[in-house]
Amino acid sequence: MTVTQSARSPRRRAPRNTLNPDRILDAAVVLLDRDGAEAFTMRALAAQLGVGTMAVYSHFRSKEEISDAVAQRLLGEVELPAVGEGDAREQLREVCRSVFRLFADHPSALQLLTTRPMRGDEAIAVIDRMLGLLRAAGLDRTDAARAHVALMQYTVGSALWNVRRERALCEDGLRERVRARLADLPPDRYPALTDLVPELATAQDAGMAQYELGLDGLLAGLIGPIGVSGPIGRAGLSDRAGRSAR
Amino acid sequence: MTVTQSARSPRRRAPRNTLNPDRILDAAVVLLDRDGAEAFTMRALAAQLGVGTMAVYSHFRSKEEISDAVAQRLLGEVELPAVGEGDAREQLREVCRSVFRLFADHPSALQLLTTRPMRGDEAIAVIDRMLGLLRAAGLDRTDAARAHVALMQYTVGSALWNVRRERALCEDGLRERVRARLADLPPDRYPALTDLVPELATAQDAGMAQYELGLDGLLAGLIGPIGVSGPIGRAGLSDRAGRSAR
DNA sequence: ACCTGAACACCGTTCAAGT
DNA sequence: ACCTGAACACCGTTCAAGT
Repeated sequence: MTVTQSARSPRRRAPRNTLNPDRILDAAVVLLDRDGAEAFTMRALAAQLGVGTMAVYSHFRSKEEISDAVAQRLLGEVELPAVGEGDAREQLREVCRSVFRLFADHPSALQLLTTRPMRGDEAIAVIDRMLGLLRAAGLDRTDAARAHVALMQYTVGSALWNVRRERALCEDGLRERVRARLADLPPDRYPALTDLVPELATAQDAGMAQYELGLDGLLAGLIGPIGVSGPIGRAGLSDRAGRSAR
Repeated sequence: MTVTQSARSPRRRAPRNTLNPDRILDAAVVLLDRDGAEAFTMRALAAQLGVGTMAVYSHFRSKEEISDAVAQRLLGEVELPAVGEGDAREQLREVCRSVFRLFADHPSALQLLTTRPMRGDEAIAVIDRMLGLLRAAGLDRTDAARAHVALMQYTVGSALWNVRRERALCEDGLRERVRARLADLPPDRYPALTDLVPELATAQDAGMAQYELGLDGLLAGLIGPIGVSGPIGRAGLSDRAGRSAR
């Protein structure tokens, strides 16, 4: 008599059609959010689904294809404000904050979105909205494109910074070791840094508030100071166009 | 008679002391710059050095330790301008550009530097210089710390964006596929994007020029418009402090 | 002390086979 | 059509052994 199911693997053969792309993506998001990108393994994914490792390959051709699908789903969750609600600048801030929030809620999205360029209709919708708002704020075609790229770069960088910092700090006593290291720095060699250690820590821990601070700075520099809108008040891109081109 | 050295592995036993930490780091940088982070493998590193895989472990405890050492070495290459040469704003731009250039020259540094928080004296020196320049530009302690974090976040994000894009585009005909995809977009659904496709491509390909554009915008927003320096002309952080705190 | 190969526990993926 | 385990070519690292 053969042992068909050993005591070490209590899972029986899964019935047909237990798996589908949506269920797989659900499990992938859970795995990524809970355990991080490095724990996102085909074997772990299958185990999470209560299924043999190779079952997933009936629905996706490769791990990369799953990653792309996860990224698209997460991008679809970015909330776009209703059209024509509030002024362009405020709506722009809202879209940027939504993108930042996406990364804060799903740290793995950053890895997925930065590894490959944005694909899929969801990304397209976000980009189109941002460009439209920049045009509405008074920027010409060239300046709008440049401002959009700058805003996306800052948003990605800020989110990445926060995620990495959070991940690193929840390691064993790293926070305390960094504190000790900074406290021991010679003030004569590093006068500015030693003077600003607590302020730096506060800024680094501010998360969304710090993001908004840089965002407001960037918007002020790119489309002009607050309260001044339209082409007249622009102290932004075009003033320095010649300088950058040179 | 035993075959001590098969034809398939022509490498003979390496003489003692052929290896040292510096030679290992040299090889690691070559490997990372030429073939990318995913090709940075202990086995590939050893092969590059003409040595058995485990020989490297006599000089570094783990792959992670090598990564940290590489990051420190690369950070040491960031050129800091001589003290008191030009005004604070211009020096600040120079430091930021140096950091950006480091990432452009050594794409793998981004992975290494973003994975773990900056360690080592080289990073400390860069941070101290930036903070000092922000103080010299007239920012108070809190604003200087916030501005520094915003600048670093933008710099990392911009560099990452460029590196990812470059890596992705050198894939098989991806550039052409993206172009086709954008050309086929319905203008009534995505009016702003379809109108700005060429401008977006130009901005994305601008590299350092695009970085400087956002950098100037950010600096203008954080420490005030060009030509206005000192506390009087500040249209920067403090004006919106109350707004962000709320 | 420094370098070696074999081996271990992983990984993504191919393949032939079950139902 | 959908799910399975065995197997392959990788990976970082441990270990006992050579010199």
